[in-house]
Amino acid sequence: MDKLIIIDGNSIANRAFYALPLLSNSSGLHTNAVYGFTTMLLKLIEEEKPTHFLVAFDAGKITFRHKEYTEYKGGRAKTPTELSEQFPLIKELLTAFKITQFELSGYEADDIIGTLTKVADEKGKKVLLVSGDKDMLQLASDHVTVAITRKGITEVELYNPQEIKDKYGLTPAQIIDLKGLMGDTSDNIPGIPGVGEKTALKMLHEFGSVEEVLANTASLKGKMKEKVEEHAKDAIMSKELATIFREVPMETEWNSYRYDGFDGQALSGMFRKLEFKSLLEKMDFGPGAVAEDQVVESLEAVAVTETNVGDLVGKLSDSAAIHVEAVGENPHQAAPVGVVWFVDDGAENKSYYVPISLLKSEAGEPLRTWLSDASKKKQLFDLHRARLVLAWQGITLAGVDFDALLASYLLDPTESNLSLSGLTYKYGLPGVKTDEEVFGKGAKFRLPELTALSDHLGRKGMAVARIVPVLREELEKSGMQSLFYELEQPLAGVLAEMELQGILVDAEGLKALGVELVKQLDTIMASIYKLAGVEFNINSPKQLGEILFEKLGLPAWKKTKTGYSTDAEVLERLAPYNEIVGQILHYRQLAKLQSTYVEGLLKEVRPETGKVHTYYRQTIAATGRLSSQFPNLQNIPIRLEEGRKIRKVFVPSEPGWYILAADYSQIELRVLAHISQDEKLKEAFLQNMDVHTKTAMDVFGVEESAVDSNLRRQAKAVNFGIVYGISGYGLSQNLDISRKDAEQFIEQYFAVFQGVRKYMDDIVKDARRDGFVTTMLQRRRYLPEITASNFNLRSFAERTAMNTPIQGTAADIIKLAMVQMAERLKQDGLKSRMLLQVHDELVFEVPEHELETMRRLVPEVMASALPLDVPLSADVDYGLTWYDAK
DNA sequence: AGACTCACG
DNA sequence: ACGTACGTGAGTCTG
Repeated sequence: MDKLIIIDGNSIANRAFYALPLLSNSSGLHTNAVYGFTTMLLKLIEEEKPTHFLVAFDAGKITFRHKEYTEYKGGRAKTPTELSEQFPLIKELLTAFKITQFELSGYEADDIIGTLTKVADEKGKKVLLVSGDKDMLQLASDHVTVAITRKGITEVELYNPQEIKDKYGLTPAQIIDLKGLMGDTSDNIPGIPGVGEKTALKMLHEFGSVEEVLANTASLKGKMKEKVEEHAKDAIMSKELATIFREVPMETEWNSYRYDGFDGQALSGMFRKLEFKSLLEKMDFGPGAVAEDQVVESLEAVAVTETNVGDLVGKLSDSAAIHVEAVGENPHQAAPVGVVWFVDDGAENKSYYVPISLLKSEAGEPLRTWLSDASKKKQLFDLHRARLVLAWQGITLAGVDFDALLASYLLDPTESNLSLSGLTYKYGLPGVKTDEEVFGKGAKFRLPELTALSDHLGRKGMAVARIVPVLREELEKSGMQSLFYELEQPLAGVLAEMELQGILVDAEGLKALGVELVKQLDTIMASIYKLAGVEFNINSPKQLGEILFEKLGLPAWKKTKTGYSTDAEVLERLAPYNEIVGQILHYRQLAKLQSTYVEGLLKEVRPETGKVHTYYRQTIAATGRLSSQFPNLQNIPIRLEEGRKIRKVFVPSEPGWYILAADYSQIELRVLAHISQDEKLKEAFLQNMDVHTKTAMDVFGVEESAVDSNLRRQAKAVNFGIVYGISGYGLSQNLDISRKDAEQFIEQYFAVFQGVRKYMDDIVKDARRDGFVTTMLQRRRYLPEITASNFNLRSFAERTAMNTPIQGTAADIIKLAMVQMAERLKQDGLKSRMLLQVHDELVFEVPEHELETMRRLVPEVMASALPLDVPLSADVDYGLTWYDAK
């Protein structure tokens, strides 16, 4: 039995576009509508098994309906470019699916569909019509079922004449009368003002059609009678507009719409281009499809044993791609699996997997020597991690000439899938299975048997060898060679050294702090329960919300997705109403200290050494900053005294040594002054003034003596806002003032700092033109959403365009300082060690006799890391703990 | 797994 | 009119 599926192309594309988040592939191409369309097609093909298929599109803007009514579809918002750019992709997709598509100038998709369903009715063929538009219900018949999308896209509601009768009490033909009476705002069809669905249905149940309603206005009453009579013409016209034209001159030969399956090769190619990874994985494209599309390279994966280790040793040369595998997120604790060497000797691809036990045994000695020989050039993926994993096994890794991870990060620091599997895929290279595919995840994680393991790891080694030349070239094209070779790659080594050194924690002191906190928490908890009159989980925002806003009846003014907001901003406003609120704030503060900074930190202390070894991640932050994990040592409390005490437990690892810390003063505003070349801002720094005071004087037009702490605070917030990519709303929130006042501040700021204004304008323009912004050292960040039609997305991209060059350049500078500092320590034979970086601060441990040297050297290196048109300056201090080095 | 909250620059 | 400040990581609760 034949079955024809007809899709209302524009309608479904629209539905998909608005139902799904704005997905895009790595080159910034938006794909959500295509994706939605694809899933719908796949579902229909699988569930309905059509023998015939057609997708109809609207063509051009003017149809015969406009001749009758020039305002037809007037006032409709322009299709966003994010959607319109997807139509060619959808058409390409349909070609790959081998589904007939049709559009005809002067007609809408509706009319094409109406014509073909008429043919189906005449021939008695079954049709499933899919649309998001209820107008289509007029086409329902014994042969034609109409599927209207519900929420989302793959869920539909089916209508045949009986169901339309049940739901509306109308025949399909009367759907047109319904629209004639009530109109349709989306198509700008007027109908009769004041008549909505309810009234229209009532009238139709009584009179049957628009014409009959108009002929019987006598039986209507009052205002309604007037309106109907007055707009009789509109109703007739609206009915005509809503009537689908069923005589489009088009192919009506049934079998020209035959559907006999997709072109697997074309479709898999399409999915790859669009990066529909989940679909690629789960779909069967038929024999040959993937093989044609994806490069496959043969590989002889050797699992090395004591017997054949000589083969590998014989092949070691001055350069090789290697891969170091270890299990576990934290490289300081990961369980090493082994090391792979990939050898491409022209004739064949061979990989050698050396299990860690073999590598550490006597037989592994020549391999270890090769790894630690700086003259042997290694290419690998994730130098930093590899170096740490091997270091904890007592094996040194030196002579790295290319880290594919670091390079891929620089090429696109927002890439979310920085894995060998994802990257080979992205660059169209021979594939690597994902670790999850091979190892499983969660409780099911386990290493496969030796052959599969050595093949998987061998392919990683091969992938490194293949991707390195591609990445080298890309780096060159983007002008990021020196950033890569002279800064980021050397920094990876510096970071590994810092982390391996670790920082000593006074665990006993920390425990004592914890005991004190628990005591206080107990007291506050009891007090909170008493004030609430009931015991509950204070840590649960849900329970807390119920207590505050329902039981105690405090005013709730801010909501989250799931209920009442109980964050600090809300609680601070509620504090005057009830004593309990202040107690809860205090509880939260201490509970945070206890769980994150006492218990959390203690869990990370290595019992053997008493130290914590954080893991700085170099490929996470989109701006080029570092991030810190296991534990995060970049967010140790400082703002409030109670929390700041945590810093007392970070101490030197050798007796008689000191902790020395140096932080840049206003580095971001200095960078802004340099990049923008704003005269006023430069002047502030050249004269070594307090920049917030200076801003207050200029923005508020007062003398220095008139700048009190409040004015300075406001000016400081303005400066922060400027760095973040200013918006009136954001500043108003921060300062708790009206948006109007905030906008006034910004206006005044820009009137004074005109160079800054010009920078902000220019950088947004540059980002629109280039699609990316850069830091002083040519670090890039792509901003595809800078051209979005969605206000929020676009605004976010604009603020990012303003902020990233500033935050990113500051990151460049401190990274330079770190590399230079590490070099100086070595060169000058100093014993002092660099331990931590906190974005604008470096922390060292220093023997007493080097204190004076370091107090001079560290700020000097930091200040001169990258010469700007304003001076950079770093403040330095030292003490027996991190707390005291303030 | 995601939401919420909060610590830092 | 739209509704957010920029960049992170960790602990806890909840469905």
